[in-house]
Amino acid sequence: MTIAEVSRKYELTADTLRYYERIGLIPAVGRTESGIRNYTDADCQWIELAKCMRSAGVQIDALVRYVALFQQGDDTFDERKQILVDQRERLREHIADMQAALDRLNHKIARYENVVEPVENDLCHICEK
Amino acid sequence: MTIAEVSRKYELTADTLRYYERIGLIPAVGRTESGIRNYTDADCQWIELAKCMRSAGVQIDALVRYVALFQQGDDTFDERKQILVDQRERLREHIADMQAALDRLNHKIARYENVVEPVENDLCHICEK
DNA sequence: ACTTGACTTGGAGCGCACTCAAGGGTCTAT
DNA sequence: ATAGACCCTTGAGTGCGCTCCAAGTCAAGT
Repeated sequence: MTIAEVSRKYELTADTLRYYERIGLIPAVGRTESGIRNYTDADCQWIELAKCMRSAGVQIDALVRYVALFQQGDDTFDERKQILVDQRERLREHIADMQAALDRLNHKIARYENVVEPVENDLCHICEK
Repeated sequence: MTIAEVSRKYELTADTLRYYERIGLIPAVGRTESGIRNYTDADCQWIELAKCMRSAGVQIDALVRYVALFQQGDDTFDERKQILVDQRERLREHIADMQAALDRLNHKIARYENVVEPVENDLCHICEK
């Protein structure tokens, strides 16, 4: 696949795809004789993984390390696993933060809909809290 | 409260607090006669809200608009509510993205622990997928 | 052969959300 | 009244994650 095809497939610009490759977020992509990128299915898998992780806010840095270790071979197994476990923890914390914000938004929106009775000592007159 | 006290309380630097005020993420804070910021409880509520929303990735832009409308008074009620509803939707989508990434991480980690049997047609040899 | 359009590299530029620095004023204790 | 810790403003700098540009190469159609 050409870069344009991959770009359409994953809705990432060609610039972004080249950028991801340059910084090592995905392994180097093979080329045709004339030097043009020729994405394999395996390359696409990496891109999909990168896209999924990036859209969830996983640190690029961690993914870059993961990819580098992966290419180094089997004796990086433990280290790779640790990266995944660490990032999972980060992700869980972040989801918790978002859930807290979501709860708060729901609370505020409920007020705007007059669903919730004002509570004593509640400073939020449809406002800060 | 002084800016240093608020800074400690919410673990935001004084620079960040001044920045938030400058861009309108929180309303202007009152000053002493000599011009030093004197945070009230209401100011702190706004800071807490800002911190909570920011940690969840809610757009600063949206919060700035919300604060501005809030200060304009009651006839901005509908518009304010709409901002909250829009941001809630964004947040929900983002949580879904993160959940997808979390599931995928769990899947990969399970592989690293040899808990999951390799499946046919599954390209991921503890790798991309 | 020539145009058109997609591809290449290297490097510069951009928007966001801070973060820091300079140069100065204020407050409290000794 | 002077040190030292804190505060102020303005404006510049930083790091991230792209995003764009220039200058050139390559491939396919007419």
